[in-house]
Amino acid sequence: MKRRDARRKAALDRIADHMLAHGIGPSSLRALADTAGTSDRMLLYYFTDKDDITRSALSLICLRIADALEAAVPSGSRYWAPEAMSVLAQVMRAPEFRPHMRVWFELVTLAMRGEEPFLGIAGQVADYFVDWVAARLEGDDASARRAEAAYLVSALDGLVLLDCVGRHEAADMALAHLIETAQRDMGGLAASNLNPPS
Amino acid sequence: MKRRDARRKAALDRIADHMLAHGIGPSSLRALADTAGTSDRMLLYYFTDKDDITRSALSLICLRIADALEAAVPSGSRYWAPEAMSVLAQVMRAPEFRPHMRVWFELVTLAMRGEEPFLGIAGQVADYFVDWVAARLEGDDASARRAEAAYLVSALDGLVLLDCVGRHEAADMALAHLIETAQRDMGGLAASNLNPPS
DNA sequence: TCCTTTACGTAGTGAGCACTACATACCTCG
DNA sequence: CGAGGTATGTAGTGCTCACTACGTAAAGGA
Repeated sequence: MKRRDARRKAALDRIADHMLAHGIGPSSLRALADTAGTSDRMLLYYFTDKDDITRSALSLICLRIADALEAAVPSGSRYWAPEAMSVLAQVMRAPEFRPHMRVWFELVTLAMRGEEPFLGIAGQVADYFVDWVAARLEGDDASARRAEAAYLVSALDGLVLLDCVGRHEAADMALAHLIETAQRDMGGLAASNLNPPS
Repeated sequence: MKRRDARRKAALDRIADHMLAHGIGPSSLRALADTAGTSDRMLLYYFTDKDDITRSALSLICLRIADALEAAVPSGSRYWAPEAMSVLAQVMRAPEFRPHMRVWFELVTLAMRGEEPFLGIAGQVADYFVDWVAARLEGDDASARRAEAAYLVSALDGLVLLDCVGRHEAADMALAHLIETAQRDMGGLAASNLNPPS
């Protein structure tokens, strides 16, 4: 029971890599087995069925995303909205983060069909991300922070979506406009320390 | 050459319906033929191959989306940003519009893989939509309108994404926050008439 | 009427899919 | 050493997929 678990874990790691590189849908058992260095036969020995594999790989990927975000924006830091938007956009629009965003969007389209487990997972991820952003915003009113976080999350998703279809210029314009608007919204309050466009 | 074209067109209409209802990916030739009232054999007689079918259905769906948007927000009307956001969100978040948004998101995830024709189509759709919104905004500066439009489009996409994963409450909060922010941003200028077009 | 083009049905093809039956190697413990 | 569970290879199963070979009916112009 030990050797099996170890191999299962190792396989899952490679499987997550493969899904990040090629997507959830196009990942057949055979293709996953190849990159994991085993056979489809063995994958179905380590996991109960393909759904188990998908579910497991997806949660591993979610953990990786959470880690990447945590590393980029540790939980201690507090930002006011325009700053947060700038920092998060920089992280999430980075080329090396693109595979994660692609899996996120694919997960969303699978969830839209209403099929489990995708709908459940996608909802949890969205909740997690909103809370995660809210925890990093300034302000005492928790519900106001949550509203602002929901706003930032949806704007970020839309931004990355534009990037994903090759409209980087439009995404740039949208981001600049958003930051500018948010800055003006905060009154003249501390409109100084923002590295990107002033 | 006439009968064939007529049948092709009729089939395409039903095919678009099927794709809106069930998605692009899960639409096999057989399933499409069933809802079109023919056989897969005949679909490949009307069209050159499945890619031709997908491409054709997708452009028909895009036309339908354009029509629906045009009907909801005719080209004569001009809005200032918070108004526009409110109106567009109401249209695009409506349950009857959901199938169209699902196809849009699926198109985006297909485009993310970099495969044609999806990447090209998705880019065109994004461009079209940004221009469409820009043409309906107030203001003389065309490039400022485009920037604002790109911002609104990305925010709208993110909003609908939250809806699609079942987070309607978060989407509501995000929308409310966005409108409030945008209103405050415009100064006190005409912060009164939000519902109707000016 | 005959003949060519167009339209359509039947019945496949080979490939890929998730998944399995079965035999055998291997490793561990008594 | 030998028995019994654990691990793995081989070779399938039945299914769906996009697509096709081939034959024939219908349509339409001469």
